[in-house]
Amino acid sequence: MSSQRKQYPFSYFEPKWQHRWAESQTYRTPNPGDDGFDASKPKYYVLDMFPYPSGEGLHVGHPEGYTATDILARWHRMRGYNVLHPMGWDAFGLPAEQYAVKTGQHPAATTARNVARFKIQLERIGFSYDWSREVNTTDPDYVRWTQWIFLQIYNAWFNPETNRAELINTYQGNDPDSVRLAYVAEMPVNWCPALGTVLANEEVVDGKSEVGGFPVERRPMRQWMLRITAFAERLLAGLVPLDWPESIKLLQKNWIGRSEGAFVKFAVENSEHRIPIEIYTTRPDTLFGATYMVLAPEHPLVATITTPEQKEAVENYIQTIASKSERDRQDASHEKTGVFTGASAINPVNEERIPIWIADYVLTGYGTGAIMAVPAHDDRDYEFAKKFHLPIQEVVRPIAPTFQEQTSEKQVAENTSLGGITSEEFAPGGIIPGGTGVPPVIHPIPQPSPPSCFTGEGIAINSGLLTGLPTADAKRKITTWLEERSLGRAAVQYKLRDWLFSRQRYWGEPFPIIWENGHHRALNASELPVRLPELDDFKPTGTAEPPLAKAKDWVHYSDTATRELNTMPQWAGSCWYYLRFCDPQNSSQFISKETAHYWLGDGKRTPGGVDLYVGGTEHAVLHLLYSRFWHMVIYDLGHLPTPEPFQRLVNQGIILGNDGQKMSKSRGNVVNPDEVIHDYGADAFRLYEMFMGPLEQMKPWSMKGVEGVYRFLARVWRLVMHETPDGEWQLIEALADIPPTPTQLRVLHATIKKVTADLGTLSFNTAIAQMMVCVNELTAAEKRPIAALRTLLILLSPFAPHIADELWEQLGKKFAEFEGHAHTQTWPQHDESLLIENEVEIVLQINGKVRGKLTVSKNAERARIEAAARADEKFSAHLQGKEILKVIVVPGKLVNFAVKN
RNA sequence: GCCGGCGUGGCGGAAUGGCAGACGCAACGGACUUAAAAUCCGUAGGAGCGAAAGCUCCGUGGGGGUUCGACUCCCCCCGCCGGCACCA
Repeated sequence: MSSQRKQYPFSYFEPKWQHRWAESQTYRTPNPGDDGFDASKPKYYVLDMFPYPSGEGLHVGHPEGYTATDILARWHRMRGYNVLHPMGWDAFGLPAEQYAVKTGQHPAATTARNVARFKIQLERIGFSYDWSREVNTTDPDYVRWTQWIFLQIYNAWFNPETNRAELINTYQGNDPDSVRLAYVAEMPVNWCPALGTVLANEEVVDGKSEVGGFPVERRPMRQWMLRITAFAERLLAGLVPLDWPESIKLLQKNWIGRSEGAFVKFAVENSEHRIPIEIYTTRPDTLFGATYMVLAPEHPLVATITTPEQKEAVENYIQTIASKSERDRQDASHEKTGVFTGASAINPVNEERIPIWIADYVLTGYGTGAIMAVPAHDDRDYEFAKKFHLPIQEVVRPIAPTFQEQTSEKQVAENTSLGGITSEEFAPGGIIPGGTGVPPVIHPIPQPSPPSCFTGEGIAINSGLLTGLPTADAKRKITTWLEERSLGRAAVQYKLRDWLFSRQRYWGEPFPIIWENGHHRALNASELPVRLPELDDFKPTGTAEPPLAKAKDWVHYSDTATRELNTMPQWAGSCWYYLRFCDPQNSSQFISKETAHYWLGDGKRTPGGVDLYVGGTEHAVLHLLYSRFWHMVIYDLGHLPTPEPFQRLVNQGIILGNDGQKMSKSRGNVVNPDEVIHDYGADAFRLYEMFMGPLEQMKPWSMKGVEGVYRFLARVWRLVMHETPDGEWQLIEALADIPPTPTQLRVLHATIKKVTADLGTLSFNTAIAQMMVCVNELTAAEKRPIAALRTLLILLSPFAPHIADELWEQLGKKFAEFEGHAHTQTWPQHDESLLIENEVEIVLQINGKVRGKLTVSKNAERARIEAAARADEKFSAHLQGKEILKVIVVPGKLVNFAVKN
């Protein structure tokens, strides 16, 4: 292809326009108060997820979302909006540091090189970014504010009474460090010996490091944590009014993992004294079915309660668990393991003695690290009970028999035998009524194993005071009962954990924190930014000491104080970059009140500040959740006008290789944008990215497809230009300042209508298809009405801005209608009256099958349409001898005769 | 295992419950050309009948249902992709 003659001179005019746009600062967006700012226009903030500038350069996946947002940015400018459309670099990160370890090259140097390359690549695509707002997370002027925001978090606490972050000095307790939103804790972390660093949970995949695939082990370490869990409820509730895909909201919701239940105290029966063990359950209604208890192996009371006889077995078990990798432990498919501690607990609702086990299926980090086991109504407990022959006590019956139970005699029989309880036992009798002291029926081992356990909701049975109550009522009643006796209380739990915020790395933001006499202390804002020290060796220390420990002078803050050695994770910089874009050069604030208020809005109409945020699903949970959390804290502290960062979110789909496989170097199916642009031009590249299919869908790349849209653009070019024998491009003779034909007008206005509507729904592929229809129509015409071409070029301009501006300029040489540029024109509006056809073709159906067609006047009435259908000879032949049951007439569409066969 | 998403020609994909396959790719036929490429015009879901105009049947992963009418709505099943993975 590259050797082939070009169908239109894109390699001449695309760079030409890119230079012109850059020189005239066409896409610079003034802020409120700046010269050229028009306060009367509405604002539109359209944002891309900024890239990590890797050494690989751009691949065709990046520009997919970028092209979509660029089209929308350009479209909104043409519709009279002030558009904020910036780009920057998420430039801290592990790859640059690993490269530095290998080559000794400073990460700042490689990062700068990669950024330069990425920028050139983006510029070649003709994106309309306001480059005067470019930010780089590694820039000290940016780091200053990342550190400043960290200090806001550090100097804040979550006040449960106001349900918001407040300054730490409003805290009345005597140990403020215990409630700060940034705190230090000894945490079991993912220590990766090969990388010499800890990793966040999300950086560990299948027990190995996401980067490099090295083994990861658990090890306790002193870490900075951010108290994101305090905001769990608001992070959950805040999702509701956001215009995000429901699937993404669900992912976040599940990640936060809210559950309602109760804490319940069980007393341990011990020769010495009674120690209460607190458990968490979401099903307090099944308390009467608790036949044993399980503690996590790491539970602090394990050593205390274990009997001398069981000591050895318990210790061996704990040893085995400790030596297991996190991966093996987390693997839910492995068989349940555990040992008996020898101790027993008393079930508070029925005074029943139940054994206490330890098992690794109970996790330390959730709830209280201890559970009551109800094998009849919990899959895990059921599996465990079967394996260790523990009793199973049914306490909930399904309300309605299932379909299978209704139809299968066998199932009914089996169900009745479940727990050996018949329907008569619903009435008090064999079961403990509340407080009567009658012992519960716990079946001895061995017993016939129930066929399965029932985890749904139903009616309580065998449950004393709860018997006969539906699950929801039973939960309420037993919780009240427990609360009255101080045996338990209602509680809400979340799966969400606090955010492990420190990394033992070089290439990240240093903490603005020093240590003095064993206490941490914040630096003053005036001391920011804390810059990274120079190092000539970036290798991990090999111990848990971060690389910054090597910079002895830097570490020494004063004779009594040393600097924090950890750095922040990569998420830190990307948590707030969308804010800095509003006011990137502000040296006294991270964002001014005025710019924040303008670009983010007042938070009243919509909670989110950014109007549209486009990026990959891989950030569905962490980046978006962390950003929301930071935003919330800064908002609470009064620095931001909106409670949420991103109002509308769209995920672009992954672009696969030609072979339908994920693009990767090893498969050799990676497409380089530079080559595509060299061969077909930036406009064709942009157009193909959008024409492939729906933005959100995964789809394979096809060079043939690129050629298709390239040919389309060449057809547009030839609507206006032709090549002379000596290779010059000239305006064609057929251009004429004449009114378009009615058909042309109809197609043109249908195109205005469809392109406009499709841009609103981000259906770029169908918008382009409609423009193709329009071009096909105009190509067929002998005379080319310039009014039609004018509109077409305006519509095309957001998609293919170079060719639109070039043809506009060419036409402007001859026709006065082409003033200025295509991209500065006002977006056209369609005229609905031009779309209406006087004659419409309607379909004649029999029982829904097409049996004929008929052309009628557009406003023909039902009766006339039906009569016309009956009068149609060919069609009515099909009706011969049939009994007509019903006639459906949809005016302008069809007539359907329902007949009896 | 649980939760989401998706299954439409040879391919990418279109279709407020109303003519399935818009638009593009690949293919085929024609025009232009010494020839090819490019371009332009045209054909085209599959099977069958017909000399032809045309006609019939089958078709949106599979099976049922609702409806005059289902790619579209409901139920069950299968396959692929993504997320979570013992969260009590």
